[in-house]
Amino acid sequence: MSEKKPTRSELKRQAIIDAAKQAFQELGVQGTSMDELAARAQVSKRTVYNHFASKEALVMFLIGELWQQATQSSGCDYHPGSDLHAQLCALLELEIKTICNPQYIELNRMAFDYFFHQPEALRQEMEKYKAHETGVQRWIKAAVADGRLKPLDPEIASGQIHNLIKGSCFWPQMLQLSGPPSPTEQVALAERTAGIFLSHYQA
Amino acid sequence: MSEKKPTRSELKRQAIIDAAKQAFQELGVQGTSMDELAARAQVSKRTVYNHFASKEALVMFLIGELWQQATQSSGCDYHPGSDLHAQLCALLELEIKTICNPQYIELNRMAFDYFFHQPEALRQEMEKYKAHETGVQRWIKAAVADGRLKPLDPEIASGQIHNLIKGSCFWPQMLQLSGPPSPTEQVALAERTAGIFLSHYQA
DNA sequence: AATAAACTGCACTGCATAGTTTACTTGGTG
DNA sequence: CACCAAGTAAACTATGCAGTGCAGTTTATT
Repeated sequence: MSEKKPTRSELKRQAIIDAAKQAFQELGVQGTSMDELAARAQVSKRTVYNHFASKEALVMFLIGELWQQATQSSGCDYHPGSDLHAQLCALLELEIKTICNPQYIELNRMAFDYFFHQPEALRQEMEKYKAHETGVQRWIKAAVADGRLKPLDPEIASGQIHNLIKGSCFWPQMLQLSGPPSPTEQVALAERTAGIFLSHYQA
Repeated sequence: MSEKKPTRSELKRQAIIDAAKQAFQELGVQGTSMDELAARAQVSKRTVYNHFASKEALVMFLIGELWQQATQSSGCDYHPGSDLHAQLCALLELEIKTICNPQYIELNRMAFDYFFHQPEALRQEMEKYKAHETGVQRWIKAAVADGRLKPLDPEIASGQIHNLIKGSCFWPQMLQLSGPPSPTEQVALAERTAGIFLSHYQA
């Protein structure tokens, strides 16, 4: 019902986008020529340029998609009645699962690659992003307000949690030093992160 | 006395190395042409190639220097008598100071840049490096053996510490999202890292 | 001064890539 | 069916870079 007719043009466009994601992730942005890209998309190079004015425009489009997708992740809300540890674990497992989605890693690698030598542009993008790193933060604030965590700086505290998680499963994947952790490992990571956090901050 | 006569050749070589460090860090490895490099070193391009067989050889040489330098950092030893928190803080401050050395960051950025699309080569280099991430680890093992920390997996525990530290002051610098933290901030980071760690693990 | 080793400048090869032009084909809609 | 927006292939421009060859110059050593 909702999906009626992808135009021929739209099909081509999507093919370009898919091929770009795949190629950029596999060979890097620099390492992928527009000829290679067109070949992968099974599309004439001219068609690529009909859809995207330049390689840079393509990259920026993909990165835009990434941010958008990344910022619509929902978290669980704080629940006054139930066990803190269990709640936090559930929340962290969600965040970990998001991070471990191969798509997420691949696009982040691409963005990373692109922005590594453009710190100014990166900083600007991060501004937009900043508003939304708040899943864990909201939970922490709520728990503090409820008197079940010691008074703390929510920015720092949620930063600590994110550092613990990212150090274990984001950066290693980013550098392709390891693949995504198994569900078991994901749970273990959530458990020990919640553990160390609550040891310090629980009221 | 110890330094007598740097040959003309050695002077040139050093100029090349210095220029390479600077240029690679400023423009990226890819972004630096051998012509640009030679110009910066005030040396003929031919001379560059007389000292280094290829661009890649130059990069690998610089990275080798980096690992070497990074792995000769010493830590403080565990001291049975004195306060755990104070000891750990001192140790962490040292690590933080090492990480915040601009030279260290710059070379890491270069290595990063180079290895980002060579995960296999990176894994190999990491093998060598692995043996030496042990400053904190040794301390933890000693403290556990002394019965002043709960039983724990030293690998995981030291990993947690490093993740907390790196997340705050390594990665942001790596991405040039922030400059090196002030000494005050460095101390604060060491304090709160030691704090959260000991809350969980102190016997 | 003679000699060898290192440095220099510069032209040149070879290759890869971003982006454009052109002349031609195709597929869907009225 | 006739039309046209969109796609296509391939050649083409323009640029940039790694690495080489070579003829001549500088430096240090004997």
